[in-house]
Amino acid sequence: MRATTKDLAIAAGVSLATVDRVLNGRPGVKQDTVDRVNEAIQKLSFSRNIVAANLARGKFYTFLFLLPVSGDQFLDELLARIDEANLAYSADMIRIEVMEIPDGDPHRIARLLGSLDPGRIDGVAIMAPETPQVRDAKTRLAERGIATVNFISGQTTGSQTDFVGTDNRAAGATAGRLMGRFSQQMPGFVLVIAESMQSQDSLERRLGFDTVINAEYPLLSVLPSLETYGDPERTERIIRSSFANHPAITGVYILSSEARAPLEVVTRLTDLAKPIIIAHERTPFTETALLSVKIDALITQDTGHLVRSALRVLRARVDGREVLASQEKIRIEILLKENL
Amino acid sequence: MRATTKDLAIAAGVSLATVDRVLNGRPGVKQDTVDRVNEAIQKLSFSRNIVAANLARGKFYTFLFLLPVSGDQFLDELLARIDEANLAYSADMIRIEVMEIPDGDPHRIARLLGSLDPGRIDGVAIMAPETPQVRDAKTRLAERGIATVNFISGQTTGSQTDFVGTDNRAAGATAGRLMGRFSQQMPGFVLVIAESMQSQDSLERRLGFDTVINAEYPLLSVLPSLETYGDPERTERIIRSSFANHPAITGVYILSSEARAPLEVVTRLTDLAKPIIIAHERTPFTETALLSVKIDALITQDTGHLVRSALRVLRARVDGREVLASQEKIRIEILLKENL
DNA sequence: CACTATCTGAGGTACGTACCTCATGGCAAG
DNA sequence: CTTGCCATGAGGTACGTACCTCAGATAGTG
Repeated sequence: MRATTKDLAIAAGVSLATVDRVLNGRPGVKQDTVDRVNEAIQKLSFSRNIVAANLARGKFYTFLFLLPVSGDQFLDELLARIDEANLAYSADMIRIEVMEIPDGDPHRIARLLGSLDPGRIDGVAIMAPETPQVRDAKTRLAERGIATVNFISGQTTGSQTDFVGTDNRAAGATAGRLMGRFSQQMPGFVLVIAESMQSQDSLERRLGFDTVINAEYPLLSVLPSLETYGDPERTERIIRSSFANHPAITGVYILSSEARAPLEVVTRLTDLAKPIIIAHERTPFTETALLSVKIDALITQDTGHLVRSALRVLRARVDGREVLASQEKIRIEILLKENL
Repeated sequence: MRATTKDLAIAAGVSLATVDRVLNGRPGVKQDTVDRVNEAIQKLSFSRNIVAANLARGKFYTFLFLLPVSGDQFLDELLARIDEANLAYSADMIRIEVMEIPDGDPHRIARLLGSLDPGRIDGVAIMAPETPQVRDAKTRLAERGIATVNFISGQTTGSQTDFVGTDNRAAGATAGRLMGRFSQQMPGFVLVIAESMQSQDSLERRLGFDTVINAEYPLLSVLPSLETYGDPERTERIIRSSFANHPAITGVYILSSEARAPLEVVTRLTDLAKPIIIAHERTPFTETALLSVKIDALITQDTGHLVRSALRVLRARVDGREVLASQEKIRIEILLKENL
C-alpha cells in the first residue's frame, strides 16, 4: 500500500520522532541522519498523507477570492460557483471567503492584500489587473506565506504568480475567426463594443480579434471600439450613431462581460437585417439570447472550472506541491445554440 | 467551525457510542433516540468528515475504468489522463485501475462485471453501449455495493446509472450548425464518415447533425453515412467512390473518434477545392490537422474533465453523497485553430 | 418481583500525522 | 573527569471518525 512514517522510521533505522523532525524541517538532526531518512523516502517513494496531516494539524484551508464589486451577471455566476465550491469542498477542509473591491483601485487592493493575516488566510485568488502596486503586494504576501493566483484577469507574461483563466488574445482571435466564417463572404463593417478599453483584457481581446480579421477576412473592416462605460444612455447613443454612419454593419462583437445593454440596443436597431453578433461570457441573459438567436455565438470560460482550478492551484501551493498544468488549463469555449 | 460527532453527542444528549450507532446504521438504538440524534444533525448541520472517516477505516477507494481495447488516439489520450488522475488523487486515497475489453462484446463485459470483488473494487466507470446484459450486470453490481457510471458511451434515457459524457445528439447538432454556417450559402453535398453506424453513439450524432442541416440549411444535402470499419483500404475505396459520384461535395463530417484515415484520404482527393471538414475528438493528429487548416473545426469533450468527473461521481456514490449536477456536466467543446 | 431483552454509556484502540516533553546517549571543551 | 550541549529515542496527546467490548440502565414479561 502506501508507505507511512512508521515504515520510514524502520527503513532509515531511526525513530518516529527523528522522521518527524526531518519531514517537518525541525532542528536538531545530524546531516548524516537527514540523508538516511531522505534515502528511505526515495526508496519507499514515501509521500506524506496530506489528509491525515491536516487532520492532525486541525487545519482548515481558508482561501479568499478578491473580486470587483458585483453588478454584472458574469460576476453573479462566479459568486454562485464559489458558493457551490464552498459547499462541495468543505469536506476537504477548504473554506472560501469572498471580498469585493471597487474595481480598478490598485491602492485599495494592495492595502487589502497587505492587511491579510497569514494565520487566517492561506491563499488569495485575485481578479484584478496586475499593476506594479498589486504585484509588489503579492510578492510581500508570498514572503509572509500566503499563496496567490491571478484569477481570470491579470495574466502577465513573466509574472511568477500562477494564472488561472483564459488567454484573452486567443479568445479575441476565436471571436474573430467565428465572425469571419459566419460572415458569408460579404463586405461589411464590424462594430466592436466594450465597456472600457482601459483594461489590458479588453485590449488583448480586441488585438486578437483584429489580427484574425485583418489577416484573413479582408472584406470585413473593424470599426474603432465603442466604449459604453457601463452607462445605458451613452450605450444607446454611441451605438445608434455608429449604425447611422455605417449602414453596412454586418457584424457586432461585444467584448465586455456585460452584454445586456449593448445587445438590447443592437437588437432594437437591426430587426430587419440582423448582423452576426458574438459576445462573451455565459450568463442567464446571454444564454437566452443565444437560444432565441439574438446572439450567434458566445465565447466563454467555464466559471465552475475557473473556481475549482484556482482552489486546486492554491491548495497545491500551500501544500508545496506542483500543479498539473494540463489539468489547470482553462479552455476558451465556443457556445452555439446547439451545445449550450 | 464544523460540528463533530462529539458536538452531536452533546446536542442530542447521548453518548458518542450512540451517535456512532446512528450514523453508521448499527442496530440497537430506539427509534426515539435515533430521532433525537437526527434532529441534532439537522440543527448543527453536521456532516461527517469523510476524510477522517476514511482514515479511520483505512479506506482506499479503488475505481476501475473499463475501456475498449486501445488503438485510436482518443483512447490513448484518455489513458494518459487516467494516469495523471491516478497520481493526482493518490493523496485523496483514490487508486485507479484500467481494464481493456475487446469492444462491443457485451458478454465479456457482463462476465467481467460479475467477477468484480466488492471488497477490492469500489466503483466502475464503464465505456460501453448499455446492452441488456450489461445493464443487468450493473444492477447486480449495485446490489453488491459497487458503484457504476456510464462513461462517455452508453447514455440512455431512463437508465438509473449516472452518465458522464456528452450528449451525442447535441454534439452532432453542433457539428451540423458549424457545417451550415461555415458553408458559404452554396449548394452542395455533405459526406458523413463513420467507423460504424452500429453504435448508438454514431446514430445519435448523425441524427443531431441531420436535424440541424435539414431544418436550417436546405442548400446542403447530407449523403448516407460511409462506414470504414476501421479498414484503411475500404476507407480509401468508399470515400474515393463518393467523390467520384458527387462532384459537389462541400462538406465532410467525420463522426468517429478516429479521424486519421478518413482525413488523409479526403485531403488527398481534394487539394484544390477543400470542403469544410469537421471531425470529433482532440488527438495529436486532429490537433495538427486543425492547426494546418486541414480540418475546420473539432467537436470534443475534455478528456481530463471526463476522467475527473467520473471519479467524483463514483466517490460521491460510494460515500452516499449526492453529486453536484452542475459541476459534472461535460461540455461539448468546439475547437478552432484559435482556441486550441 | 425477578428475569430477560433491549438500549445506552463509558471507555478503549486504531488510522497517519503533528507536535510536545523528557530521558539518555555521545562527544568535546574545560 | 566533569560539565554541557547536541543528537536521538521513547512515549505521550491530539485531530475526527470507526469499531469494539463490557457494564449498567431501562423496559417489558411472566
